[in-house]
Amino acid sequence: MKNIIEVLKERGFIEQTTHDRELSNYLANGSVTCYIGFDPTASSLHVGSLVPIMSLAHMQRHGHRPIALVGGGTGLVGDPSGKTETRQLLTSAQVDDNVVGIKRQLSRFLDFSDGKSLLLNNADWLSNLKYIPFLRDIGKYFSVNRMIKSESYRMRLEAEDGLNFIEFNYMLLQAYDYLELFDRTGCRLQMGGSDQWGNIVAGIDLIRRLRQQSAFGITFPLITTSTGAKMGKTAKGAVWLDPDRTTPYEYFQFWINTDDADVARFLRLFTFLPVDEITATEHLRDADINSAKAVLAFEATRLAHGAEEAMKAYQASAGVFGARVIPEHLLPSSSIPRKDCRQDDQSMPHSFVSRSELVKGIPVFKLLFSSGLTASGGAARRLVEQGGAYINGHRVPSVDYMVSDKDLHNDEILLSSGKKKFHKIKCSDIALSQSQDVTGKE
RNA sequence: GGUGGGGUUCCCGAGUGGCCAAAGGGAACAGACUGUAAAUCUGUCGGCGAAGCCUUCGGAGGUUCAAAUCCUCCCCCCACCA
Repeated sequence: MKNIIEVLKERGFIEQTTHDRELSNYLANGSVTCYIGFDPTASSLHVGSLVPIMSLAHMQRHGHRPIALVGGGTGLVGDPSGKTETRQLLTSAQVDDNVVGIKRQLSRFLDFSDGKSLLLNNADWLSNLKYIPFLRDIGKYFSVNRMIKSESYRMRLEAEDGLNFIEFNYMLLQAYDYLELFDRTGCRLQMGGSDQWGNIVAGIDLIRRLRQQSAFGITFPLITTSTGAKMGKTAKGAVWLDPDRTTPYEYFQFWINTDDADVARFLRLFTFLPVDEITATEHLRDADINSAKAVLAFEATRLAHGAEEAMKAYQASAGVFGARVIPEHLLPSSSIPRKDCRQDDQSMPHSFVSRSELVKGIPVFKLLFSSGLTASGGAARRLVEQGGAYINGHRVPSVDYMVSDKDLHNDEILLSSGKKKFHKIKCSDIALSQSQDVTGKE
């Protein structure tokens, strides 16, 4: 089997490693244990965490044992690395809730059965730490002179907000985590975002000093889009892995809207498709590249939400944007449907309106607002005035337009804002209040 | 603890009594062009069934015909000093 380091390299996961040669040898000689820390700042991970998650999954696929370390202890402190502002401190109850959600999501990517990968919580050892012994045993190895010169702290030291002591301490805690995992599990490889370099190296040093053993580190590049924006943010904020926060349909849409220039890179990072198949898509131009985007979206959605949801999202998208035949030779390892491009709208955002209400007529701008397509009635008015509102594909002529049962097609009305955002109004004979009927939206 | 500087609409940031729902930029949304791409150009960008009215400038009071702007108290941040 190929050395995992080569795999990660060719897929674009590696920014920097400690002692390349030794690391490569270490990984070539049997199964190793490696870890990445995840911040429990929310009950869900988002696409920004996908690079670490995928790297752990690759590790596991290559016979190594990944540890996802949830920072139940450090989450109470807050990592200042690479941040310009102090993070809000969480309560331990919040952290505990978040840990549960995170584990559920990681389980989609990692096999936790039979100890094939581990999910640990550093609260297990950090919350019982005694301050004085910690200072004596660990603190003495840290040079403040060195710490304040490090990149990870410099930004904050220069920033207006400054750095408080609890944050300054963070590096020691993370180094201690690494030491603890080394002792408990024999873990000798820590990976993380490029902002983690300082923390990782601190842990490696600590292990060397206290255990006279070498340990390794790998950092990932910060993934930005070709336009330079941080990847994974949309107007609504982060793109979440939790289907209740970002529906599979929205998730699929997020991926299919990838910039041309990013498609191959993202396929390497965010799918398990073979690299040579991905390389073969790089010559695609113009509309042809959209097939590759569809595969990217399908595969990414499948990983995060399962094959069934991916299929529904794909079919719903095909329904409104038009079906596209994905050529057999394009990324053949993908399980995306090729010929049978059935269209189905099950996962499209939709809501119900009672027939009687519809017969009376509902002003468009109200419907646009209640469906969630616009943020307010005023925004809906502007949208209509600017010609951006459509009913069943036809531009809405005026703000006063009354939507009624005449607009029904097969008991449905397709509303859209612009050419990309859709919402289906379904007719129900049971009277439902407008406020409780909006589904598929936050 | 002392002194000084700050907290403005999603973000940055102007505004120091009426012309302020608040400049400028970014983000975002829509239109045109397209390929569900990028770039570009144009318009929009607090709420309200749109008339006028209501809410917003860290919080609470006050002065005034009128307050983001002046006064009082409080909260938070920063810098220097201790």
